[in-house]
Amino acid sequence: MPLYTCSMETRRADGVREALEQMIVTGELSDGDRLDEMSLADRFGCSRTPLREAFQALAASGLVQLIPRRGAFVRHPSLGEMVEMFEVMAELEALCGRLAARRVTPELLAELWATVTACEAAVAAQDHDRYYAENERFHLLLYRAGGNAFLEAEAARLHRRLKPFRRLQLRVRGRMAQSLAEHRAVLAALRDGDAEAAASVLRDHVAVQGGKFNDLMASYRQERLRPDAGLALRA
Amino acid sequence: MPLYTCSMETRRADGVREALEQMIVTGELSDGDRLDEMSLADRFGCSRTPLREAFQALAASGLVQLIPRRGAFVRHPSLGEMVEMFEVMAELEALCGRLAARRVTPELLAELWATVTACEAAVAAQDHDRYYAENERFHLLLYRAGGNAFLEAEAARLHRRLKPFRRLQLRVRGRMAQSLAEHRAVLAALRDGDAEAAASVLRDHVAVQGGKFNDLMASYRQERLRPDAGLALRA
DNA sequence: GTCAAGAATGCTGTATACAAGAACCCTGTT
DNA sequence: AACAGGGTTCTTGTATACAGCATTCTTGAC
Repeated sequence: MPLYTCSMETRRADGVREALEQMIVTGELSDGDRLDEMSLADRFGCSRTPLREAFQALAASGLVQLIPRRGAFVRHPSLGEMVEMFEVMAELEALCGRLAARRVTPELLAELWATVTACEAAVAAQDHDRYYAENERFHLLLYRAGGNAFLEAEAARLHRRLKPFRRLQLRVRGRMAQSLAEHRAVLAALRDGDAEAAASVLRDHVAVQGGKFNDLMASYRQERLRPDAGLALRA
Repeated sequence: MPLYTCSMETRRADGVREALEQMIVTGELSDGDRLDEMSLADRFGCSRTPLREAFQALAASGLVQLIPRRGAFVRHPSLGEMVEMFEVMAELEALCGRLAARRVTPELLAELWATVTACEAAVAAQDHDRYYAENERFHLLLYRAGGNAFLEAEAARLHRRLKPFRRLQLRVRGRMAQSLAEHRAVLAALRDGDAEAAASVLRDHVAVQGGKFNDLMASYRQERLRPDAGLALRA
């Protein structure tokens, strides 16, 4: 039990931050929208102080841009920026895989296999939501398997930021099955201690290349056009 | 000319953040130190509001830990965390190199060569400070050469965070010359468009392995023991 | 003498008040 | 009619006031 009993949700600012993050990620707030402190304070039933705190946190994650004396503006990544982020994500995951091939514990490897089993069931049932959840679990476990806590945190941070754009990719026909096969290939490489194979498979698994670019583009457009698209994301 | 005339240093909170960052990075503030809002407000001649803003920004960069209802605490990376950060930095730089081998512009390549020339002069004069400055320039240019703005920002962010620990490494005898040779090897690979060579050299250039681990350990200890060590860092 | 419970103090989180800069509008001029 | 200049209004940045939780000190009991 940690020393500091993390009293959750006693800070209003954290709740505001999370709410705004959802509103941005789901597209309820569009790119370039100005976040008005007073009207949002009214909406959330609090003063400007928690809002300003939330703005700063969001600015740190890159979701809003803070311009001095001008205000906070929603900052959606462009298609090009998203491709850039996936390029970095691919490399971070590849590094996780390379390290995990040497460092993964039997317990984590078992947990990773469990997600693959769960994914199989989801594919059989064509249950996108369940596949999505287990897919995320696989990746977060993989970050941990690298045995580098800093890398784990950075990878999880970027993963979280790319979340809304990964989801719709999975809806593409056959993508789930292919994704699952790649997960299996990663775990086989980890089992064999083949660092380079794990890295290579993961890089290609995450990278936006070939047909996946078009998938991403479609996902991007849909996210932008459907303000309510994110409601299912909370699962 | 950008639309928003970035009026610099009009926000007191930014100045406070920078000052605190210096105090933490230079070791004036030790690990675990609690940052008292009121006494620091007195010291900086402002109210608690800008300080709290600065605390949040520092927490976002990982320099302080914010515990709800408890306060802000200085958070120095442990030796192990530093090794972890260098592990990630090595991979990010390797990625920059791999991408730059295909994307670098002639102009940037020329600028990169210029830093090598400047480094040569610094090595000949045994001028650590100048070598340090040009070395940093080389790496920042390399991040840009990758042609991925997101990667550039992330790499620069991590580079900045590792700054205080990189400096003393260079004081090790012979390290400057070896570092310079590695820079040359990187640029040769970029010139030849050899992505894998560039990535490989950069990974080894940055990674903490073999004797460099001991250098880092020494650097770590010295940073911690000498509160005034960072005065020369501002150059 | 030690430990526990309660009160008192101090600090954080939030609300509000105030000052200064930015945006907007209106008017006057060319 | 278009543009420049000034003034007004609105918003941000900062200071201060207030409420609630955490720590600590004190006091009493075992």
